[in-house]
Amino acid sequence: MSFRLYDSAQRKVVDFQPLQPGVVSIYCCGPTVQSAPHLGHIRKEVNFDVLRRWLEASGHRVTMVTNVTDIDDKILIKSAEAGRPWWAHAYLFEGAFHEAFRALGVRPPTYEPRATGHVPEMIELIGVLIDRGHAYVADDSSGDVYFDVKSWPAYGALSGMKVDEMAPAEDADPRGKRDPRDFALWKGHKAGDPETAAWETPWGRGRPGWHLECSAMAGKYLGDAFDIHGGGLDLRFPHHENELAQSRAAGRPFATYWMHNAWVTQAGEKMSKSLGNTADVMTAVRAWGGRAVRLYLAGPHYRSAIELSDASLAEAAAQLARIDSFLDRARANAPLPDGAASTEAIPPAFAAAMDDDLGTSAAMAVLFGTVKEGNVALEAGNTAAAVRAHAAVKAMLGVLGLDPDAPEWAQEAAAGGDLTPVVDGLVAALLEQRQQARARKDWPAADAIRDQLATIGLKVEDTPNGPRWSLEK
RNA sequence: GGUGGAGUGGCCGAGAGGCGAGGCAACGGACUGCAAAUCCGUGUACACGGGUUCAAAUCCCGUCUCCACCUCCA
Repeated sequence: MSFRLYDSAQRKVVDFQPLQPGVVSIYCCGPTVQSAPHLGHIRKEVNFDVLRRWLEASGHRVTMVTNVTDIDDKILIKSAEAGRPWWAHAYLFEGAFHEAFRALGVRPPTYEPRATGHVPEMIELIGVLIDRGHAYVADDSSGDVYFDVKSWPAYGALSGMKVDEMAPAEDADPRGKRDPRDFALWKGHKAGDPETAAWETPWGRGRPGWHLECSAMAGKYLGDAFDIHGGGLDLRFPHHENELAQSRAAGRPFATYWMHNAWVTQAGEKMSKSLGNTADVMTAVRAWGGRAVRLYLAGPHYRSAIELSDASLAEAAAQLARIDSFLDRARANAPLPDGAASTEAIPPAFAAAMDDDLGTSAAMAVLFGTVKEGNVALEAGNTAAAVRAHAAVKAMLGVLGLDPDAPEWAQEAAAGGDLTPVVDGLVAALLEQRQQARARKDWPAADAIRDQLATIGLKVEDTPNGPRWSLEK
């Protein structure tokens, strides 16, 4: 069994063959740090984090590169509006993205290059393109450098777009372009732009074009050829098409496979800044918990649009509660020997689902099936079977990035965990009173104590081993 | 205009020619002092109209509706 993935360029599911057996290199377009992340942004991070985890679980060594675009038009505009330097603005929101990654258990990439730190690599790449006749300095003395789309017949290979059939640009401002479809590799410094937002080049002062950054950084960290290039579906054209064209035109094979995740929608429409229907990541995390939000994002297939609503987040929280409820009882009654939850414990059906283009939805079905088996085993007192299910569930949760005991969730656990012994001590006395009331069949008194604890968010359940309490989510 | 994607039971969400993925909700039952949790059970879903086939949610033709990209966008 080996990994198969949907390659956006070929538009079909194909066998995955890394350039180097057992080693996978992934470049995934990261955020433009102009404002706070919304759930749409973070879905991409979660989807590709699951890809990375699955490749690792199935025996690959993965190098993951995600860039930070810390200089561009939007950042310049937004920072000016906010009255702070562009670089301070970028740094602020880079921090906001990192906070969101952490809150959703997204592991930091192997390398996370910032665009502003790679200007020499960009200048080098532009130089090659000019030498090869695929790029030119604008005729209008703007200092812009453009990629010459007409010089590259393969342009459109990724997206299926044909240059001649594209809708004519609305703005119809050709600037110094030879063809309206030509795109900027480098943007000359304009009057009014901050002086700090300009770098010296052989073509004059200026700043990088967005598309070029990614090609330059992918090349630096992964080499001329690498395995998978990822990003949101909206990046397919023009961003990825442009990356591909300029990289190939420079003589670099670039990515073998292209993977694109679909949207988070609200009322059927793509979540985006321009529609104003964005949902803040940290607000959702505070309301539902990071693991529930991650489950919501990671459960459905990455190529399906997912609809956001309170109901869908509540459902994810309910699913997680079902899993955690099993885990709680398994911990107490079917504890795991060291190392039991390793990748060996992953059920074959789960692996088959994940190998089939990251079939997380089918994989979740296996997960829930195992939870049920575990519950049955627990109820029957079949400890061996319960331990097996426990280990399998933990291993599967690990692949999905949802294992509550994993280091990335330590902080979330600590939010309640630190106080657990204290609360336990306080509740113990009340629970003892309730047990006494129950012993003398004073049901009203027993229920009063349970209701009282419920009002402060503590749920009390009676089990064969006595009462236990938990925090109501 | 060009290029893609989608319409599945109360809801979410897989599947892609033949055994009802899974979850949430609901209802009945078991367990419980009552609950909770858990388990057992309950649903004849695939936008519409044709067609192909022994068999269609899945393939073909047509229709309708929605979404996205072609400009910054995860």
